[in-house]
Amino acid sequence: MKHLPHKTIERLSQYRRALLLCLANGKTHIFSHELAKMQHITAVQVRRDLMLIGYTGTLRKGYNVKELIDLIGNIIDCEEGLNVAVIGMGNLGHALMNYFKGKRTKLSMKASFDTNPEKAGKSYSGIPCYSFDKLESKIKEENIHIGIMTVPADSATDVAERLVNAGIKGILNYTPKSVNVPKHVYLEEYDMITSLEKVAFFVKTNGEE
Amino acid sequence: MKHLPHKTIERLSQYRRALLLCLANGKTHIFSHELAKMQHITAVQVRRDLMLIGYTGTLRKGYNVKELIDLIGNIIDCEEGLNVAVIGMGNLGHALMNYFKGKRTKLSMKASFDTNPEKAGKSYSGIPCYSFDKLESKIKEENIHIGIMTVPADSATDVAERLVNAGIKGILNYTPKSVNVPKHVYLEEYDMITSLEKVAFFVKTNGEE
DNA sequence: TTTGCCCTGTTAAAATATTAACAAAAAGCG
DNA sequence: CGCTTTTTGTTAATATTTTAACAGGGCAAA
Repeated sequence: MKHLPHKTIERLSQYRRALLLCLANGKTHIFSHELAKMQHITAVQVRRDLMLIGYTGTLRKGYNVKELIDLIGNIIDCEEGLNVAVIGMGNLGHALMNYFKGKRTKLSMKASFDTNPEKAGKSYSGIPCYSFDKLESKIKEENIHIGIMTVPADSATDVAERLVNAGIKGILNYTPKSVNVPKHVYLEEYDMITSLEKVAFFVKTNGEE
Repeated sequence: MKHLPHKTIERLSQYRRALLLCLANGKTHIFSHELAKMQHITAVQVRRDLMLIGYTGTLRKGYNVKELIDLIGNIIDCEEGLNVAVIGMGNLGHALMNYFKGKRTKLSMKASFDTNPEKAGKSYSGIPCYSFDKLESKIKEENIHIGIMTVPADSATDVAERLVNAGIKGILNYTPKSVNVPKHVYLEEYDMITSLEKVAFFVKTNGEE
């Protein structure tokens, strides 16, 4: 396997989540069209994605749920695990902390950071929150690979730079401000306002046509 | 103009945000490469997007900031405005409320909903929060077009169905559970866990190659 | 004026992503 | 057994998105 498309990676993550649900329900096998229906995609796309990762199901019974979960894990998880921190413990930071709590085994939340001295020093969802002063030192100390930015837009550029300098490997930026990182740092950005405006646009045009 | 690509719409929203900043800084004209650098894209892409919406800049001075803002507004905004509600006032719901507060003129937040009786009845960021009982009635009463779902995954299916039945036109689903809606309702889904796992994957593979 | 540079707008090509099409294999059934 | 149904795996076709290529216009400096 050489080069998985971005979109396939995203779907693999979602397949796994769906499969884990199936497993919990005692389902041992699943067909491509079942998996497809749980997402918003076609059976062909499921089969194609699985082809790309080299998994092959049994012809009449579909895919083995357990096996597939493990294989997807091999593909997208990092064997040694990766450590994550949330920078900015506003509402969004909290939300992410909660979502995250004890879900993944291969990604572990290690720290959070906030400028507010009332927050720094406390723990949220069992994860310690540090002051911004400690950003660089804790990232190195705790060997944090991925930073999730949920700070105000004003400080986005600054925080990104500090993360990069501290040796972070990946950034997930939820700030509406786009940041620049060197090539060896993977950057993913998502902007809620843009999504909302997109929905608005298509609501508008749906009504027109 | 016939059929703008999804990606172009997203970028238009971001161009506008960048342009508004420029305007606030007193900048009257901007080059495609400047606008490009603010996002993570190339100047060609900017020019192509603007070509698609039929805007044409002045040759040596670039694009007129004010004009472009207005034109983008004409494209993506709905003249009469659209009303929005947040369903589920957990941390994520709050975060969205705050982000949103007084930003857009053509999208107005009208209501929020929560099952928790302590939350229902209060106001957040100046927007009233209603109990889930009122979901259908308030959506009709306040003429709400777009619903942002920030409820727990368990109730996603149910909430989506109720929104659709109440006559909503667009849904932005932040639940990790994918929902089904009829074709006349525009659906946009975003899953934070998937994004995080995607970052993890590319951090892993960056290290490998 | 003329040369060179730096823009834009647009068409063409390349890269990505999705959808269609279909052979082949297993199972059930008459 | 042969026929039908169902489902996979894969290749081919289509659609979408990005990137490259380049003509042409205006400004500035020589």
